[in-house]
Amino acid sequence: MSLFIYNSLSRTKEKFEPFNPGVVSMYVCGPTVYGHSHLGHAKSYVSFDVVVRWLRQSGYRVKYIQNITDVGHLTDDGDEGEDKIMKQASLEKTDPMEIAQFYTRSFYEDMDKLAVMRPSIAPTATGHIPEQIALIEKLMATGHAYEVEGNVYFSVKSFDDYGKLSGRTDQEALQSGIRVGLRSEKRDPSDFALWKKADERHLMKWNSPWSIGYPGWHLECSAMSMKYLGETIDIHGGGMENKFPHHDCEIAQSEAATGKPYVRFWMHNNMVTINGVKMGKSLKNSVNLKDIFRERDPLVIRFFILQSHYRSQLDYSESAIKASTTGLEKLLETRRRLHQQQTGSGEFDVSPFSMRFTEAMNDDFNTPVALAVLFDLSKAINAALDRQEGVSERSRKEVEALLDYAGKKTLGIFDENNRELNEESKEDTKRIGAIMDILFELRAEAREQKNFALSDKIRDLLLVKCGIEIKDTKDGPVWSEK
RNA sequence: GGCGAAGUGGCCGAGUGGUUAGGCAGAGGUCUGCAAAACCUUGUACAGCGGUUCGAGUCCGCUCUUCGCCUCCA
Repeated sequence: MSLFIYNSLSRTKEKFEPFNPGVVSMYVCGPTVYGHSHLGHAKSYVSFDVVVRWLRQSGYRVKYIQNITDVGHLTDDGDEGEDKIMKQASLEKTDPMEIAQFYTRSFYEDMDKLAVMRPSIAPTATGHIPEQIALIEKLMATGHAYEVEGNVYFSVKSFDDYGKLSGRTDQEALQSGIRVGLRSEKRDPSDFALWKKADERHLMKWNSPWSIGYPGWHLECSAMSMKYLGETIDIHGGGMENKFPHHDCEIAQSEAATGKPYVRFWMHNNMVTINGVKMGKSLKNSVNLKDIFRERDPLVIRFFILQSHYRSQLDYSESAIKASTTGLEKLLETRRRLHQQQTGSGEFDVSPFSMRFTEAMNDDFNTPVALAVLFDLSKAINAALDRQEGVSERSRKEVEALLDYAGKKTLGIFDENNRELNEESKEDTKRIGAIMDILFELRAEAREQKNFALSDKIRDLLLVKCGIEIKDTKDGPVWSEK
């Protein structure tokens, strides 16, 4: 069974095979670190995390690069905009590098909670100024770039395929009537900056052959992608809103420089919306992850994200999150039950489920269908456990292996890394277990004497005061932490 | 205006020609002292209008509506 990936460039699903057998080179646009991450970041990086995980499960070695943009790109492509990181630095009365460091750490904190695996390499833009300058020099030498008073621009006319990703190929039509005459310095209004001269008050700046300045905002991805993955890479991922101009510019400058295809598969994930409207910082409707995590289990958020396809918009609402909480709990409950219940003699065939799961994942990472398979499995296994003959030890092991493979390793929704027990809490768990045994005994006595008021009181108080839930099953009482 | 995506049952959300997606919520039932969990039963949805076809959420056309990009943005 082969993997098919939707390629934004061809707008079709294509059979995926890496350029170099066995090894996948993958680059995903990382965050600009000038604020805490929001739900949109979560959707993006969870989606690509599953892509990486699935490629690895499929036997590929994946070299996964995800950059950190720590140069504040302008809020405007002209000269009028402000540097976002610098702006935040002055707001917080500190310097840009501290801002970048602070929010980089914040980003990883949140991603760790979401069970997003760290990239193989996380290069920063500021750490790759020489590479970016070298790329500009190459473009200058080949006549694709030109300098005007310390600024360097890419000449869009010099690259025939400009706009092929977004479908914006007719530059004349695009530019007619739009901000004409705003800048006379560029030869063509569509030309974009590769290097900008810094003014006095600009804090992040570097020496270059053209001026003391800073790189243009499309440049870092090309430079770092080529440095770590080579001139042609297998997969480049990013948000849909970056198709134009960011990715089209990346293609132009990279392919103009190397004469080779830059990316074989372009993958774009869709937006998170709130009441049908895009979530964005500038729109003041963004949902901060740290805020959500105070109320919700991060893995519920991960599950919620994976319940829709990465290329679909995801609409956020309290009720949707609640539904996901209950849904994920159902799967976890099945897993617990399977683990706790005594073994029987019944045989259970997992192969149809594992085949359907693989099929779903191979179909452009269709996680909603993959999850539906897990729900079907959950139902089937619960039904089997309800039966007199139960489930045999061998079958139990097989189901557990599939749940581990699908739910934990691939989708990451059972990933309890963020609550990994240390030695101290292991001791605690042991002690709680002993206490629970005593309470079970007392409760059993009460129930035998039909003193249900007492047995219910034990159950209710444990839930309310300790967050421990008791369930009376046919195999006796079980407890779990809520 | 240009480029692109989308409209599915109460809500979320899959599905590129023919068989039940799935989750949540709701209703009825089984089990249980009760509760919880679980299981069983239950919903004839596909924006509208035409067309293609033996057969269409699924293909084509038109209409309506929504959303994204065209400034930074996951």
